[in-house]
Amino acid sequence: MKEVETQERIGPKLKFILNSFRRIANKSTADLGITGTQSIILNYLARNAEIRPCQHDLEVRFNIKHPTATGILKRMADRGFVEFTQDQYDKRLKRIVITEKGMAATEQIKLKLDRLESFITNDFTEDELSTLHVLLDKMIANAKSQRDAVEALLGEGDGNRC
Amino acid sequence: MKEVETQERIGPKLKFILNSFRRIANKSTADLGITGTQSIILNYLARNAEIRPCQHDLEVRFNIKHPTATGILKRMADRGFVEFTQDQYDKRLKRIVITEKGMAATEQIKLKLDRLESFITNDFTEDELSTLHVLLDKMIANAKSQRDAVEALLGEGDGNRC
DNA sequence: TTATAATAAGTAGCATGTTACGTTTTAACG
DNA sequence: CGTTAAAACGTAACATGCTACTTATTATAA
Repeated sequence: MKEVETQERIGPKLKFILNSFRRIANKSTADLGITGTQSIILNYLARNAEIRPCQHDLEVRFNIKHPTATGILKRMADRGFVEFTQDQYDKRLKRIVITEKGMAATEQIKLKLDRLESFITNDFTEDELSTLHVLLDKMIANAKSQRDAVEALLGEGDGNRC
Repeated sequence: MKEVETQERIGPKLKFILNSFRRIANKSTADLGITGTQSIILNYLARNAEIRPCQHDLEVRFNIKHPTATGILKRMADRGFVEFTQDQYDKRLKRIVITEKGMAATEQIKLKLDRLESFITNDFTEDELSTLHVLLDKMIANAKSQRDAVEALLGEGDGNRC
């Protein structure tokens, strides 16, 4: 009899929040000629240059499939933020190198990402914030452990395993 | 010196979780010929038919912009789950009506959404689950209140207001 | 009442996510 | 060693999200 059903679920709630986050992230970084997602990836690349990240590293880190990574990196390269080099020993690997322009943007990007961080949680106490991180980490762990165990859920089982 | 920086932020964590959720939702509902997003919307429409929802209701409910809603509803209509009628008194409104086929799918969809609900949180205690909902609701409230107050964040302020 | 505002929705063009399929290279095994 | 399997990446086609611009209708105000 109530009309609060859909919004009570976790999935739609996460989507609701992320829609706002995506919009404000894109607006926040637009003056650098970069998107929110690209900013997050560039920030990762800048802070992990010493491991010489390849595309596959990003796929694992950000839980995206490889065509998604290909597309994002291609657009970042088109805009001059990164370049690609083939690995010397494993020719399958596409090493990703930040350009001068990319490096120049990283300081601003880090500031903007910090500010975005508090956008959705500005009225959270320290306790709430750390609790949130704990719960998000638990969900991330579940997502990781079940990345390849999807079929079990799709079956007709009662769902009380895993 | 550590390489854990990016993953420590809330935004990327939410994205990580939602990527898994999106994949499993789409796989779970694929046998009904419908996507995860469309399932969520159809479930809302089925449970709120008495208010005769129009497109704008969905935009507010799910925090999406109107071209997004137009596209999703168009694809749902193409697949025969919904139909559109023009409102008698306000010709701008596109009322959304579930078809027979759409109604027939809603019971299965509700079961699948329930099962998805516990996919990411299957090892959560009751306390953790209710805490999670409280924190998500706080973030949703922030997202709502700042939907139109984006500019303040984009400025050069120190960020300790709002 | 007429001019102006706001509201609801459509289209174009793009970013980011997916699956499915193909190619190349490396790893593993008989 | 040669065959087969796995890994890394590319493209195509699609779904879902966006901004910017446009149209049609309703509401507001002079």
